[in-house]
Amino acid sequence: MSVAERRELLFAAAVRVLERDGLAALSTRAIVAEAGMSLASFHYAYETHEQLLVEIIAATIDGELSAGLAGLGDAAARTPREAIHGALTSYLELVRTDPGREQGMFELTQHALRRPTMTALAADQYAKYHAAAAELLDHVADRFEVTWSAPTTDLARLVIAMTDGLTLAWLTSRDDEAAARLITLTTDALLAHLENS
Amino acid sequence: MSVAERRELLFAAAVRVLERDGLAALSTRAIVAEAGMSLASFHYAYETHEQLLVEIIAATIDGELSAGLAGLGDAAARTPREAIHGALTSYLELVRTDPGREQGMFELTQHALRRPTMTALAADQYAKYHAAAAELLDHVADRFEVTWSAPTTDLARLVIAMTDGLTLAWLTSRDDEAAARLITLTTDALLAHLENS
DNA sequence: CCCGAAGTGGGACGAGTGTCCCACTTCTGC
DNA sequence: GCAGAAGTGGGACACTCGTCCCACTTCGGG
Repeated sequence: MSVAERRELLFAAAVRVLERDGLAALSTRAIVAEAGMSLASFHYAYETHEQLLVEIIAATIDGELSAGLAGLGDAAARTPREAIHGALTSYLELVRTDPGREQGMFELTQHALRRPTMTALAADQYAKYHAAAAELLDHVADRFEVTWSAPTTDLARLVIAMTDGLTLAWLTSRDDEAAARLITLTTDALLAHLENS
Repeated sequence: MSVAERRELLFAAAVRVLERDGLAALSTRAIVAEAGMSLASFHYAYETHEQLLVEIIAATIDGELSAGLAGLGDAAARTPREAIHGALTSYLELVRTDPGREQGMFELTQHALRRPTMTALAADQYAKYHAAAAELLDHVADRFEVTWSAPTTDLARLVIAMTDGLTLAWLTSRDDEAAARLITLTTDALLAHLENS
């Protein structure tokens, strides 16, 4: 088994443990147990436990939220309202499907914010979130031939703040209806800054 | 020294450690070191380490966000916009003043969400947040003789989601100007649901 | 064939964790 | 004044943690 393959297996196992049991339970031993390896094999693939954490943070930035938001957002939408409402709803569905995933993201962010060596990672993470959201907004404007009356970089921050708040609200209450109403309110807030061009 | 007094000292010490070093560093030894006590004294006052955590979560619900939001919100505001914008700004100021506090709240919430015995606490925490925000909104409506065109319980969830998102955004970027613009966008979103009565 | 390098596993080390026990001091009530 | 309770501190227990070392197997090239 090559080192690269071993890293991949450990990485996948670590993500599973993180989503299932949380960051506090993401010990080296838990990871190798999940991957079915011996303890020493870990340090053969990764120099350090923290190195794996860094890699997880950096990697999950790319696929995670951008896929969740942009994925179903533009499929069959006929109006900007449908597009935005659909994107937020599909994101909520992603949270509902496996809450541990988003919870793990939060834990990773909190963890990174506490260690000086990793705070830059958290900043990068959110910068990419904002970029992905801005891209989605620009895409909506292009598709429906409308323009945003506020900078999309600012509106993107609003979107990310709302998805974070929405996630936290749902995780703590598990109230689907309230989350749906929150999505509608958020859609209203965004559409208020949309004008025909 | 009475047991009650000792509990109070340990409680205060634990909060300081939590805000300064994070939940991961909030060990029994760190707490008693901060309080200048011996290790055994802890278990004389608290039966268990987790019991202290529960108490911290339950207690910080009351004073924390309600004070931050309602505190300066209605002081010298002459319009609903000023009231809401001022309340959100004063909340951001609270986050900026000591970020560790809000970060600790997030960590406690995440922690509580992961253990089945404490998830109810997290739910309570956010229920009270929502209640406090709804109260603030009702207060604004009363004071300026206006009415909200959406249920304040729903709008309250929007407020809490936005404060959470705002906090996370500022913690990860430390961008004061972007946070200010985010507050303005949030204020717009709320005022859109305000009508003269 | 066989030697050396790469890969792999078990075990151990030192540090840190929550909890507990047992001496010791301090103070109250009779 | 003194017995007994309450309060207090040091040390130890059992455990988990990340990391590392050292035998052991596996395998490819001379």
